[in-house]
Parts: sequence; structure tokens; C-alpha cells
Amino acid sequence: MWIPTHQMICEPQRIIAFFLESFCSFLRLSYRGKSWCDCSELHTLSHFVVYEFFYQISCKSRFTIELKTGLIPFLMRSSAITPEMDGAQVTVAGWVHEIRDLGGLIFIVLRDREGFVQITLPKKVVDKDVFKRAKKILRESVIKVEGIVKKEEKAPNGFEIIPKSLDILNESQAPLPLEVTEKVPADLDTRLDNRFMDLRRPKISSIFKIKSQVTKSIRDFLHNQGFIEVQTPKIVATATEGGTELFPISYFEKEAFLNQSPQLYKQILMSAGFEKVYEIGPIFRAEEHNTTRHLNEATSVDIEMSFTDHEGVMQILENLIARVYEDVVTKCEKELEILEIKLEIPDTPFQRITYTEAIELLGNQIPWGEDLDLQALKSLATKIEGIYFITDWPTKIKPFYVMAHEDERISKSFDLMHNYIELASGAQREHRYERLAENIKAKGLSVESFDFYLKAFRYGIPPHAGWGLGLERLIMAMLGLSNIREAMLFPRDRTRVSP
RNA sequence: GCCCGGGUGGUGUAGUCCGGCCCAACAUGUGGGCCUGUCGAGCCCACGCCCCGGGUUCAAAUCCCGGCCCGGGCGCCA
Repeated sequence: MWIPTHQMICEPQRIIAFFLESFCSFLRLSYRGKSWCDCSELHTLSHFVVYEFFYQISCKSRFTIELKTGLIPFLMRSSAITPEMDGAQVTVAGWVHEIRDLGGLIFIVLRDREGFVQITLPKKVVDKDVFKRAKKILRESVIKVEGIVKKEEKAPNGFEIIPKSLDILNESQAPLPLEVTEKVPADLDTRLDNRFMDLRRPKISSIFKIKSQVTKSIRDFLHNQGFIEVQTPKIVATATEGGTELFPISYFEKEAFLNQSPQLYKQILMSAGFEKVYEIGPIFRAEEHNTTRHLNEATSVDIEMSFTDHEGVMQILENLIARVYEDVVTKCEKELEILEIKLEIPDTPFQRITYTEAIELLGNQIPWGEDLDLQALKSLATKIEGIYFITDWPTKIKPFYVMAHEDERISKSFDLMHNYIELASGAQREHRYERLAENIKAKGLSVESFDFYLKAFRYGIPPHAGWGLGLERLIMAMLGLSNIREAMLFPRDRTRVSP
């Protein structure tokens, strides 16, 4: 039997590590295939076992072993507790979601990051002070409860916790700025003004847990494909690409702006020989748009890849999207269930339609060479379902860095569409210096102000292609959100800069 | 930026068309009371609201003007 030495007690992290390791392997062996415990729960469960172990040692020996591993040692999450733990002592902490006071019996629904757990206080069973404190508690206060798990069929999830102690870690004020329980709806504006509380609602936090999985999947996928993650500047000197308006900022004695996209920098990195780069970062657009699908600060997923063309990066994009959907379906089951979403993994390759075909499909109402407006895209979405590419756009409506086909009116470009919403846009890039400089002039932009960029094209740059994907657009499309603001923790729009 | 709709307790709505029956209703909430199996607990009592400014009128939440704010649609948008 292993007995902790004094030195080891002084190093609680090492003891924990030791126990986690040994008990995780113990549990893996012992409970393989058992229905009540899957591997994702092992980590939390091992905490529980360690707690029990120390509890037993404390009871049976003359030593009091104090394990201080932060504020609340062996804190358990609601999702890790099961009816099979009947009789075990656990510590839970979280927010008071609801209180149902039946007089001699009080139910507290405690909410933590993982879900809900019912704390039951029968007057005759629990400590008098604990009962009194529970009577006075205000909703959304943060509490810590130590108690015994009790298997109980009448309780939600088949168990409840009978508290030995109940501490109010932080009391909430009343009334609340909005209802976390969703009994009464709140306007988006009210919700965003009180986003900290809005985000306590499982439906809302699920969006961001899924968003986290999406970014993780993107990183995993791109790393596996040999991409390296980069960070490019968000403060830039010149109004780079034209088109969109930029936010001017005060930069000492110089003029500067917030960057609209990492486009020029990721291309420079192709000249640097990085070959495959990606960046997930903020982009800023100073457009006074006021719609449910635009933000003034958004997150862009950008890739740039050498020795390939537009087709090459389109394949990366469709495989990436399919992989992201697959990961969300398999790893965010709980969140999808909370959001009541049945997600279908799109088949690859995605449907491809050229700009010219799209115009024809729309009955040639739009003159060739003009951009597809919202009405046209909405009409197109009634004819093509789900996710699809529109390729080979007219060169003149695409930015200067897009490469043209042999027929120079058409560019090697594509947009990735979900119904009528543009998710991503990409192209093979013009890597030939003379042509690129010509394009810049043709767009009425100054070649001099692009010298920091053009320089990289004079000393050997491979042919390359890339795309930019709007992360919030993707989340919005995937989860069927009606407003892109729902996909941003603290959205920035035409009027909102706070919180 | 344009067009349309809106602003009523902490939150979400009704009332505005057709001024007076509205010192404003309902739900949720909060405070108090009853209640030992709730799970949107129930029952009883109480508390709390007409965006701001100006105008019309005997009388304005309601009509008119201006402002501010919000929502939807469009435009703009590598």
C-alpha cells in the first residue's frame, strides 16, 4: 500500500498527478465497456476516487491530510455524478438556477458548466443552519455544496445531493437583468447588454462550446495537412485592398488602421517559403452595415498555400468543412441536443457552379459581369440546396490579387455558399509581379503604398492560392442562427461597442 | 445611409387604431405567509412600469412635431 510521505504532502500537485495516473489506468482496466462510465468521464471520476481514498485515510489514521489544490479541492462537475455513486460524498459548486421551497422540503437546482444537479434539503434531515441559509438564498448566487449522493428515482437524472454543508460564495442581487431559466424571453439587445448572464443559459453557452470545437477541428485538420499557424499584424499602415472601409486608429505620429484581412501578409509568407499557413484571428470592417449577417469585428479563418491553384484550396476547404461538421456531430452531441439541432454532415465534393451558370440559372436577369446581389443569391438558394461553390467570377469584380484565367475576363476564384450566405471566398493569386502591379493600378490604387507587399513578389514567390472563411458565418449557418451576433460573445456592430 | 415597425414594472407582452371607461392588465420576478417530492411546483397577500422634450385638448400611454434608442428589410460590404 502506498503511503504519502511528508515531502509528497508538501507537493500536492505531484500527489494528484500520481493518483490521477494510477487511478485512471485502474479505472480504464476495471470499467472498460461498463455503460455508466465512458472515457471522457474518467478524468473527473478519478478525482472522485482520489477524494474517497483520502477521506478513508483521514478516517482510519491519526493523520489529517490536507490537500489544497486551489479553492475547492475535488470539485465535481454535475455531469460526472451518477446514481451509482449512491452514498458517496461529493463537493459541487455553481449557480442557484432555481429554488422550489415546499416548506419542510427545499429543492435547489444548481447549475454548473456541465449541467444541473438537484440539491434536496429535507428539514428533518439536514443541518438547521444549512436549511435556514437555503431558505434565504437568492437565485443566481454562487454556492458550494458538500453532501452525499442519494439515488432517487423521483429526482432528475435519478439522483440528488443531500447537503452536509452549504456555503454562499457570492450572493446575487435581485431582480435579475434577465431570466436565466428562459421562462420569460429577452430581446437580443437586453441580452447583449447583460451578456454575462445571457451566457449562463445552456442554450447560449452551447453555441460557444461548439464554436470552440470548430476552431479546434480546424486547427487539427490544418496541422495534419502540414499547415503552420501564424499571427499577422492587426494594425496596418495603409488602406490596403480597397473596397471596404477601415477603422482609423491613432498610432503615435503616424496614420494607421485596423486590418480588414490578413490577405497581404499571408501572401508575403508564401514568398518567405512557409508554403502552407493559416491564421484564425480578428478582422475589422468599418462598413455601416446593419444586417443580421454582418459584424464590424469578426473572426476570419485564412489559409494560403503554395504550389497549388484554386482547385487545390477548394478541396482543402470542402474537406475541412466536412471534417468540422463531423467533429461537431460526434463531439458536441450534448450541445446539439440542448440546441435541438440535427446536424447533417455535408457530402464531398461540394456542388460547383460557375458564375456564368448561375447567371443563366437566374434567367439572365443580371448582366454578365455584375455582382450577384442578395436577391439573386436568395433566388439561387431556392435552386441549389445546402453548401455549394460559385466559381470563375468575373475578374473585374474580384480584388487585384486574384489571378485570371487565360480568358482574362474570368478569374480563378470561388465563393463558398450556404444557401444565400457567403461563408468563404478564395482564389489562386496573381504571383507575377508585373501583372500584380498592373492590377493594383487598374483598381485605382497606389503601387507605392503597396510596396511592402509587392517587394515580396520580386525575389521569387511560388504560385499560390488561398481562402478566407468567416468563422461566425460558419457557426451561424451550421446552427441555423437567425442573427450573426448570436455567434459572437461580445459582438461589435454599427452602434454597439460595449460590453 | 434609406424604408418600415417599435419603445409600457427587473424581464417579456396586452392596452395606442377610435383620447375619458387605465391612479394601466397578464406572465415571470421580488418581499411576506401556507405547504415534505418539486422538476415552468401550487395557493394567498403585497411591491414594482407608460423613452426624453415640446405641442394639441377640459382630458394624452393613446393624437401631432423633434430627439434618442431598438428591431426587421435593403443598400454598402477582400
